[in-house]
Amino acid sequence: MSASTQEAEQEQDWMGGDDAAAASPRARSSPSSSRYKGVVPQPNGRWGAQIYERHARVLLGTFADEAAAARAYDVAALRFGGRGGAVNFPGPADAAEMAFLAARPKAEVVDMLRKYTYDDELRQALRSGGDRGHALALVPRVALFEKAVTPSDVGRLNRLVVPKLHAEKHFPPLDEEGTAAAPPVLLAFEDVDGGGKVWQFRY
DNA sequence: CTCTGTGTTGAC
DNA sequence: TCAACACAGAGG
Repeated sequence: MSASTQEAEQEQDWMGGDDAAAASPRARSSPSSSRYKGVVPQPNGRWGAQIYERHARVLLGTFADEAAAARAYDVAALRFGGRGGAVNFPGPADAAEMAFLAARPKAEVVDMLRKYTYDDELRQALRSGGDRGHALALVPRVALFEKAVTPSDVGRLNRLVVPKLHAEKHFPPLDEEGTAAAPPVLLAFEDVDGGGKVWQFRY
């Protein structure tokens, strides 16, 4: 496996060169509301994404980045077709992505959003499906190191041991008490041997 | 213990 | 349909 990182606040410009896509802005400061549709502020300063389906609210997860939450809503809106297909980041609909979405259950799409694996899954599907995924803007990543999985890594505890050498080289240091890591980091481990499946870990 | 996700209410 | 707000209780 090989590891790469992005900041935990990573989900923002996760697909499609959306530079051109402009949001519909409202106010830039109020903590009590979001300028994006389907985005609601969380008590801790993060942002929740939600969409409604026939009177029922569906939580799409929480995000550190407001725009990431807005994008999550957009994905759900595309899959749910839910009336008023209004979206936060309008633009030419990607046919490949639409097919990807249509091919799976709403619940699965929601699950991917909540686990922050949507872009990884989409990228995988496009790469294997046809080799025209090149034009797609990939989330920038930095290769850090590789590690073969050990029995303890696949055991019941949901954690993977990172060799001390690599951990000290790439990860934020801990304070004296051994606690606290200032910025949370998401590690994306890509299975090099297998189909390129991506496993995410929090550090 | 943290913080999501739900309950709930009231606008649009 | 939607979001603002409060906070039970799910999950790490």
